[in-house]
Amino acid sequence: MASNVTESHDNSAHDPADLGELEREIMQLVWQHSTMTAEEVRERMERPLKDSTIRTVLRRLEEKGYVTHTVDNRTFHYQPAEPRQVVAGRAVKRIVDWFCDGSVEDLLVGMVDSKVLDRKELQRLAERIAAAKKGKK
Amino acid sequence: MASNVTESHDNSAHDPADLGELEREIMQLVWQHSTMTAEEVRERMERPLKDSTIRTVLRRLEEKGYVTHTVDNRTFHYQPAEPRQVVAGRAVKRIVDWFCDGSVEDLLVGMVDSKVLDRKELQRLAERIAAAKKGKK
DNA sequence: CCCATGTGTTACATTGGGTAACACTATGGC
DNA sequence: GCCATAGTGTTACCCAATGTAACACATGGG
Repeated sequence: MASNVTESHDNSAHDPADLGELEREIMQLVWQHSTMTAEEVRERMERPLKDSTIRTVLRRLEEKGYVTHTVDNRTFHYQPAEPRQVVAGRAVKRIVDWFCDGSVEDLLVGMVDSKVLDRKELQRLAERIAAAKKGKK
Repeated sequence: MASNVTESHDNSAHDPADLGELEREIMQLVWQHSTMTAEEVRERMERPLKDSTIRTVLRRLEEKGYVTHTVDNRTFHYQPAEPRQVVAGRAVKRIVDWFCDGSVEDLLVGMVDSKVLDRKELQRLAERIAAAKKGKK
């Protein structure tokens, strides 16, 4: 079973815009499976990639603070440093800051305008979320 | 007064992640002022940049489909191809697709979790937006 | 003792974006 | 008519981030 814990690096400004295509694909896998070794990742890739490639990317992801790893019997097991939704949330915040002067309202309106989100659905979701959280509060 | 209209290029997959620092800064200005010449943009930049730099960036922004230009008396007047909120909306959609399996709900929950958005505020905004749009419908 | 498996290190080619020089053209003033 | 100005078109260069990988080193099982 797992033992050592990652010496979590600097880690600071996560930024999904930091992620390239391959890096994103790999993050998807890690998020999906909660924990993965380089080999496991490689096996699930459609494209045939050398393991050194996968390992390099995983290492970079760790440097960027997206994943963490534990060592089990000489083997690295990587796991997400944060849930996807949280990373997504921050990513959106950046967008809001850049393109909507920080106004989430502007963003939501934009999402409705660009058909990303239906206003009725927004209404429903908002209620659901508010309700769910209230119970927890 | 303005005359010719831009021979709007290919234009297809806008993607705010396409924008670098400078490109974004310039887009901000164009969005703020609705229409600007390269010179006008240059004047408002904090950093001192050569006009050829500004013009290069504006050209690239046009290639990417972010702006359009009209020619008035030999001078190019650039204007946003789309409102900021719409661009932001699409940007968010990409994030949702990448990090939330396309579930906007997951995203909103993530935003609440990562303190980007307060659930009560979400509720309020949803109502406001639904109301506003209903009138228009 | 040697192989298989896994890691550490280093490298290299692309690409995107920031930054700019230079050459060319029309236009108003003299 | 000629020139200086204000604009544009073209081309280039540098750098950082990414994708991709080779190669060398370590170690536990047979």
